[in-house]
Amino acid sequence: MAKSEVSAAGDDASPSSSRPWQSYNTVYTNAKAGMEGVDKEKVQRIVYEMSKGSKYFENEERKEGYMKQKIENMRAQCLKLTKADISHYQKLAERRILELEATRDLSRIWIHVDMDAFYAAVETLSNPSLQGKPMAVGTLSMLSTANYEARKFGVRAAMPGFIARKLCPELIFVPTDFKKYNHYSGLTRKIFQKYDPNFLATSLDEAYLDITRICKERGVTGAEVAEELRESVYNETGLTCSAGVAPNRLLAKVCSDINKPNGQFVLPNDRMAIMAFISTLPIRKIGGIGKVTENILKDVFGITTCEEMLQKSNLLCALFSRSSADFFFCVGLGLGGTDTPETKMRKSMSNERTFSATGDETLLYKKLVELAEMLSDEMEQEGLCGRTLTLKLKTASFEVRTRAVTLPNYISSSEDILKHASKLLKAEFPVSLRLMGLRISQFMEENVGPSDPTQRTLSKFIVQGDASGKNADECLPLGSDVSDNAFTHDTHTDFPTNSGETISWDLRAPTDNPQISDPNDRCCISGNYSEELGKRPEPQNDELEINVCKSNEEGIPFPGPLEGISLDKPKRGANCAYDETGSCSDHKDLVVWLDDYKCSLCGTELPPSFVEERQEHSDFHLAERLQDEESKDNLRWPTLKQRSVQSNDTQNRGRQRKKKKLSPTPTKCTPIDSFFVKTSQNF
DNA sequence: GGGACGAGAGTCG
DNA sequence: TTCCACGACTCTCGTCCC
Repeated sequence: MAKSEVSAAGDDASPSSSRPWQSYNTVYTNAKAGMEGVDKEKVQRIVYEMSKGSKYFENEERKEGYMKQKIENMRAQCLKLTKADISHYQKLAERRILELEATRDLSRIWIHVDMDAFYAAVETLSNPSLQGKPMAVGTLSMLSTANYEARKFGVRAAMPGFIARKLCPELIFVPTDFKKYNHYSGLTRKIFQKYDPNFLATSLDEAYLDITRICKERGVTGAEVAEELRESVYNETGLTCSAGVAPNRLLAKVCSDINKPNGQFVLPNDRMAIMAFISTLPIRKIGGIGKVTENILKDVFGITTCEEMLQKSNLLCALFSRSSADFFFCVGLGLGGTDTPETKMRKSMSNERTFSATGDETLLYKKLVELAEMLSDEMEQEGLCGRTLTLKLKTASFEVRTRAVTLPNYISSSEDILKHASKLLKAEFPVSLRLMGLRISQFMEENVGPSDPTQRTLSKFIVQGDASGKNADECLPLGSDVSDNAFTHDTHTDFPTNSGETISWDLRAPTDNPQISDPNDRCCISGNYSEELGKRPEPQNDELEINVCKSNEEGIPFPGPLEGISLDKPKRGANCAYDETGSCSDHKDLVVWLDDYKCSLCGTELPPSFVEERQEHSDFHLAERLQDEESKDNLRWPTLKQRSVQSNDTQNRGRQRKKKKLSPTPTKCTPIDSFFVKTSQNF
């Protein structure tokens, strides 16, 4: 890495600097709609002065230091790369970029609609006297949003109110009223539905619509649809919104921000236009690239625009996990999600409360009781039972800790939650806390909502055939890193997924909300792409390298031999499953209930009255059996990686799913769920 | 060696 | 006067156990 490319984020961070605030890396100076004319230095100085010396500030400095260390580590790794390394990574990167380019789909027209300063606008509607005055929704602790008058002063969402007031002494504070916001959100959604019945609402004030069909049917352009839609929203609600029209959701999201407020921007379905658009687009505009990732890319690689992702592809290849590198390449190519993802299902439920820091154990237990009751109430409202309970703590010094326990049984009552949460909390004493939270996850699948189309059914379980969560890797070619299951459908960047054939370099859609691998650890050359480079033999030919797997109509890859077989959940009482030849294996006696109570296979106890649960349990073992049979018969398409190790029986066996000792329900398969849920993310 | 789990971090609205 | 939220999701790594 040339020195000139390293901008050294903290080089001017000397405490002795005459402008110490310049080194205070706050998000509040980041570009946001309506803040173009803001005096960034003034904002930075005020935020710094309001913050310095506080516990929060100290914690931010700690985090900053950690980030700088990561950056230094990555720079060191860059310097270690030899010419040969770089050349090899260059080849890998070029090949991967070509593969990704081949997935480009310019046939769809997506629109991202974003309400302008939604909460603030709703409040102004109900109180017109706020019109034209700087106003923010939230409290002195934290703002939810600010209107455009307030943004001129540097006031913005997620800013503490006391700082906002310093920036704008006339600022009017309005408390949040979600009932109102939900009402208006409902009105907008009725309009969205007319244009795309399957539109994707990502929050109260944002949605993605696939307007391909409506454009074709009515013979109109995306721009015309956007105009009409925005007008409808205004007529129906009195609120303005902005829109972005583009061939995929990633770009549509970026576009909707360009002419905010009350404007729109259209990016044509043309590769040249996209590449021109991307060429100067700052990386921070991309959903999924936050402060940390931006700093790493800028300070280690000198990357500030999306186009530079491609120019530095070899280094990205060398230093990041495959999923992260793919994400960056997709950004550089302007690729995003074009399919309509399935509705996502809830994976966790949590609540947390901030309070004045205290070490009083009685008080903290009292807070815990409140949290447990709140959580239990919400779970009962949604009919959920979960078995992983996580206690979140924020200490007086803003250090965040989480402590989790996975239980053998599902719980939902406040008593159960409190019982286990108390144990977790007790282990932390003595401690002074300013926040406590409880999260429950690993829901009993039936409770998540059978009507939810995204619910992972047994059929999918069978199709995937692996509860390990590494299922997608089964189709990966040589060198695929099984630990690298990050390449999933991300919420914000939404990489393309193919509906028919999928290049199986990584079958999963790249993440929309890519969590960039920890550079501190991931920068080692032995990882991921590096692994391909260093350990695996060069592919014999391209056919091996681009192993094409089939995928179902949802774009979910499945192994060939099961193609065409009905994969619906087996009928209750008909414990029958197909083998690869389509014949039916009788599994009806798979589970025997010892003493009419205990599962003969795993010891799980279910009384006779639990008919549904017993059936599900039986299904679970059935699936497990099928999986075993499938593995034995090599039903699954051998992946390149597998091909390369097929002779190694030990390794092959290692890929078979281990039997669970504890299987409270037949659906303990979170990692797979994770995959399906991820592929159904909205963006 | 691999899977399950715990912990921490990053991101978004 | 008031002094940095909340909820949800994802990814990665380390550790333990089989």
